[in-house]
Amino acid sequence: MDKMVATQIFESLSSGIRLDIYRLLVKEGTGGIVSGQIAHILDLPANNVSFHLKAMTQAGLLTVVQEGRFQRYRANIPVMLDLIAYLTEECCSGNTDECASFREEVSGHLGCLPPLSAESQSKRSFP
Amino acid sequence: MDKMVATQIFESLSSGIRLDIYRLLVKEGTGGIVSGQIAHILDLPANNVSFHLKAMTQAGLLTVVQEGRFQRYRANIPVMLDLIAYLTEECCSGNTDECASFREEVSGHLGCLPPLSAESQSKRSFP
DNA sequence: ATAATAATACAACGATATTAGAACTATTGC
DNA sequence: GCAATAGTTCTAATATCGTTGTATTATTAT
Repeated sequence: MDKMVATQIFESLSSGIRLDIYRLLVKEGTGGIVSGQIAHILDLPANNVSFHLKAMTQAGLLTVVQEGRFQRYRANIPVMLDLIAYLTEECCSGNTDECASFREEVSGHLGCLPPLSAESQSKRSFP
Repeated sequence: MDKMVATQIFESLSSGIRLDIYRLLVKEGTGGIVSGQIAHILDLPANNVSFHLKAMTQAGLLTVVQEGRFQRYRANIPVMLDLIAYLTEECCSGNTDECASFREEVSGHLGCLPPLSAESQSKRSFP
C-alpha cells in the first residue's frame, strides 16, 4: 500500500457524510447502492453526494459500475483490509508479546475481518 | 464508537505527516517516542510536530505521558481496533457468506490484529 | 426527435486546516 | 539564580476542502 493512497483513503473517511456513505455501503455488501438512492437515504443534494462518491472512488475505497443511467457503488472491502495491514505493518517491530497484550483489550467484535492465519503470524514474528 | 470520534481519528490520519507519525509509533510499540525524537526522525520543525501530536492525541489515537521535560507519545492500539470494529459493524448486514468471500482476497498480513473469536462470529451471523 | 431522469462537471464562496515564526512555560544542570 | 533544553502556544499567512447553484452529459421513455 502506497502512503499517498493511504492518506487519500483517510481523507475519504474524514467527514461525517463520507463515513455515513461508507458504512451504508459496507452494510449493503455486494449488492451495492446507486447514487440517487444514497442521496435519498442520507437526505443530501445529489451533486454533493456525487462529489464525495467521486473522491472515495478515486481513493479506491469504492467501486462503481454503470447500470443503464444508474451508477451502482460498492464498498471495496479488500482495500480496507490492505489499509489495516499497512497501518500495523511493523507493529511493535515484530515483538509478538506486545501484540498479544493489545489483543486482549479489544472491546467490540471485528465484523467481516479475517482471522490471522497461522503462517502470516509466524512470518510476522521474525522479520 | 461515536461517529464524531471516528471522523476525528480519520482526520488525524489524513495527512502524510500524521500517517508517518502514527506508523512510527505503532512500530515502536509500548516503548513510545518523545516529541523531539519524532521531529528529528521525520526532519520537521518541533512546533509543527507538536501541532499534529496534539490533534492526534485529542482524537484518542495517541497517548502521552510526561517524563521530566520530555513528552512520551505512544500509539493507542485499542482505539484503532475499536475503529476497525466500528467500520465493519454491520458488514454485509450479517451475511457471513459474503464476508467469507472478502476474507479470501486479503493480500497482506494483518500485523497485531486479533483473530476473530468464535463467539463474536456467531453473534454477528444473526443480529 | 423530444422530454424527463440520473448523475456528473464546473465555478465561486465560505470555512477549515496547515505551516512557519516568535513568544512562552516548565524542567534540568551549573 | 541563570542559562540551556524540551515542548507547547499564539498569531498570521497560505492553502485546501466542502457546499451550493448552475450547466452539461448520458440514458430512457413517449
